[in-house]
Amino acid sequence: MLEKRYDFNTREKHWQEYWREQEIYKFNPEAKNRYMIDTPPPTISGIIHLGHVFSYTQIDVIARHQRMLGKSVFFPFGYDDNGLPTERYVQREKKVKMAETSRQDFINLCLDTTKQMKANYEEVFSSAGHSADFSHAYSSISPRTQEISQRSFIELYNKSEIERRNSACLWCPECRTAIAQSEVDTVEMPSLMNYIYFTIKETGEKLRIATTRPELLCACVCVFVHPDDNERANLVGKTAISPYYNREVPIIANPDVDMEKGTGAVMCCTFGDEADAKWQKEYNLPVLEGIGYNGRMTDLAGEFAGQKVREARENIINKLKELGLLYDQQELTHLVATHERCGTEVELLIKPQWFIKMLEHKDEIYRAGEQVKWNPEYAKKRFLNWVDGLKWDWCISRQRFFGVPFPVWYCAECGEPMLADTSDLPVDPSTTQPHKPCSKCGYTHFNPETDVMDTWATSSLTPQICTDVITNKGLDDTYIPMDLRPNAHENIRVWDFYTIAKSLLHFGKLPWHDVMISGWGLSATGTKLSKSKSSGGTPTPLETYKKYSADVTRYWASNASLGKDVYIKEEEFKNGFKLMQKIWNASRFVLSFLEGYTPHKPAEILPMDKWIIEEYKKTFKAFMSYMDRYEMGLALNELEQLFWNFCDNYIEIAKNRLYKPEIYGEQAKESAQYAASTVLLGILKLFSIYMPHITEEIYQAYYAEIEGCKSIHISNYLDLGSNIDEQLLKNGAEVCDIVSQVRGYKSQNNLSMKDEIAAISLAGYNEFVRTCEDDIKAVCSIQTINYTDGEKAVTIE
RNA sequence: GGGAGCUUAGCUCAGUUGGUAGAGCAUCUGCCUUACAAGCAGAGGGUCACAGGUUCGAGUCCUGUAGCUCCCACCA
Repeated sequence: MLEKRYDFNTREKHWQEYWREQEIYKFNPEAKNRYMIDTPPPTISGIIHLGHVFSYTQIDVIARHQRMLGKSVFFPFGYDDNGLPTERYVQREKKVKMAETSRQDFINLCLDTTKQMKANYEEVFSSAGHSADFSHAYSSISPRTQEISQRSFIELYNKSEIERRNSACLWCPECRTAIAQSEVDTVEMPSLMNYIYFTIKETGEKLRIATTRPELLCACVCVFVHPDDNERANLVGKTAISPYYNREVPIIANPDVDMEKGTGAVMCCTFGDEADAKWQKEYNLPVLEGIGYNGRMTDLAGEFAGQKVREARENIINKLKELGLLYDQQELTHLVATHERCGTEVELLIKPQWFIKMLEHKDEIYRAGEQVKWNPEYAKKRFLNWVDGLKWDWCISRQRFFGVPFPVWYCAECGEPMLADTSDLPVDPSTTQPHKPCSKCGYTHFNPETDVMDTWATSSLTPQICTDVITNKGLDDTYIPMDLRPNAHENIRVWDFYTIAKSLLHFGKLPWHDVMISGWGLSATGTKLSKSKSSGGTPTPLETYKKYSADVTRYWASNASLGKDVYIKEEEFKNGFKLMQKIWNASRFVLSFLEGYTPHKPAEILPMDKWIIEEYKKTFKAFMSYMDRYEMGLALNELEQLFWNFCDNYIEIAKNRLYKPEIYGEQAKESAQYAASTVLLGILKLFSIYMPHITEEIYQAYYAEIEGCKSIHISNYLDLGSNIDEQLLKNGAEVCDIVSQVRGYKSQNNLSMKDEIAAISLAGYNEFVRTCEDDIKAVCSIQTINYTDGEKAVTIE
């Protein structure tokens, strides 16, 4: 019934088309038993690599599992195609600079580019046999998404959860935009601690100060000393004169100062670090902007104006040395905050920005994090740890072009913000004007907010964005909490965090019950794969589909412990390939004895047939319990164990009865047909969530018609009950052990497995073994078996 | 400095409530056996990082130590 060879290249394509045509994975919103997945929308910023296939396959395995449990699975697909990663990709690929392009041209270029790339993304995922609904793929830049995102903004603004503040924010000079805490990476870098002299104006004494950022001397606004500092407390109230710039700044007492650090006196610049930002507020210090938005020194820096920060630092160090104002230097490495997208050192700059209040909701978010069921469980601790360390409200404005615009104008007269009517959404304030006059001063001319929103301000609404396909209600909580949010570990503090936060702010409930954290697929040497750079030697997904098949690629991806990174090693693919061949051969063999056979429970089932069915039940139970924890790799291991047991022990035993009913009887054959076809069906169904193509191929060759089902993937698992007969398992294992000992004897004596053995004697075995005498004799080519009492032993005579 | 994870066979890793160590790969030996030589059968190989503790019994629970990895804080 099955061909000798399985031609996966053409057959995988065939089934993918079949599933599409037959709408096998169609979600039914009316279904009583639903399973809702909040699929991560991949960022459109390069080429999909095996790392993506790794984590998305794990999601697909869960979706398929839920479907096999009889649920209607909502498995949407989306593209995160707005925001910085996309802009950076377009700038790089199209060789344009955003700053030198008109807003509209740049947006159009982004839209065109992402459109082309989405086709590639869909091809890679659907060729892997992903059961997501690509026909309803959402996009984070689509008008509908913009509408939802803008509505979210307006609602939260009206609830006073959003405000615009002119305060220090994290700034990337390379991307020239504000960024959020979650977008910051810390990187170890070498640096210099510079010990320099300030002068006390009143006494002419020198005051020693240590700094790693001497270029910010031009923005120094005060010097702090600790109030309990015996040596320096007397300086409080006096005036310090900064070196080189000779700016006079007050000396202020500040209990935050650590007397052990540096020299014990701190210069406060606006802003060298977060402490400076905090102190500027607390002591109401002036703000001196030493660094511009482009990352270059401002006029305040005098002769260093226009230089990049690092350049200026070097130059002023030389200048201070020249003037004898620098008395010591010390090399050190410290961790520097950088922008995760470009690696540029982050600055703190002041600019009006929009913030969503996070700090005052820390407790609620923390509690929500405790309620979510994280898999693996330790992901929860990472989440809570992040919430604990939260220091910034969520800055959601970006000084960029390609994103969701703020639905906001400012009165040209008084500056009062004016929000769009929700009935007008989505709006682009750059091209439209409000319908009403300013509520404060009555003026009717407005300036648009030209910033766009942080892409996470929109992505944090994916539970609403993706369910909108069903509800058409936009920002709505009908299906919230959803069942599952799957994503990789780097997103715990980002996407998971923001989604939980927004769901609480809007609806006061969790966005989903469960989170599943996957690891990363890393190159063979352990480096992270990149969308923008090719990782030398690492095959692409389309290459592994072609060489090993999509099923084998999926096998590699799903054969991992949850949350753990794995390396891309060719060996793993070879193992999967062997498994695929084995499934094919074993099925081909079993099916060859089922021609014309209609499954029915025979009057009598032989002992070893009962045994393999019991083995199946045991594995099924263990499999389900692993899947409950999303441990698909461990579930797969259990399944593989059963499958090899089925092949090596059961089929070897059953094949004699199948081949030779004239010797062993028709009943014995029927019993084997029943057990073999049943267990194989059960096994195929379990494998189907990992290897959807080959299992479909085999299912369609025999079982589909019998079960009256269009596809194995909507056929439900074969549940034969959960009461396990342990004694039966033990008895069957004993028979296998006897067979194994006889095989061992033949191996050690250089005999072929088919060589006959005249007689063996079995000592100390129970009645069960006798009932399997025919099977044992046949599989080992034994003529006579003698039974004796005494200690358990197998003796070849 | 705070949090988390890891350390088990030569390699990659399983080991769910504590009961004499498992798989795959690699190595070695044998076998064309009417599904499969991209196969089959068998063998060797581990004081479960270290030190204590609880227990009749610890890879598993507790404490501590060391090494590796990740996240956070540390820019005076």
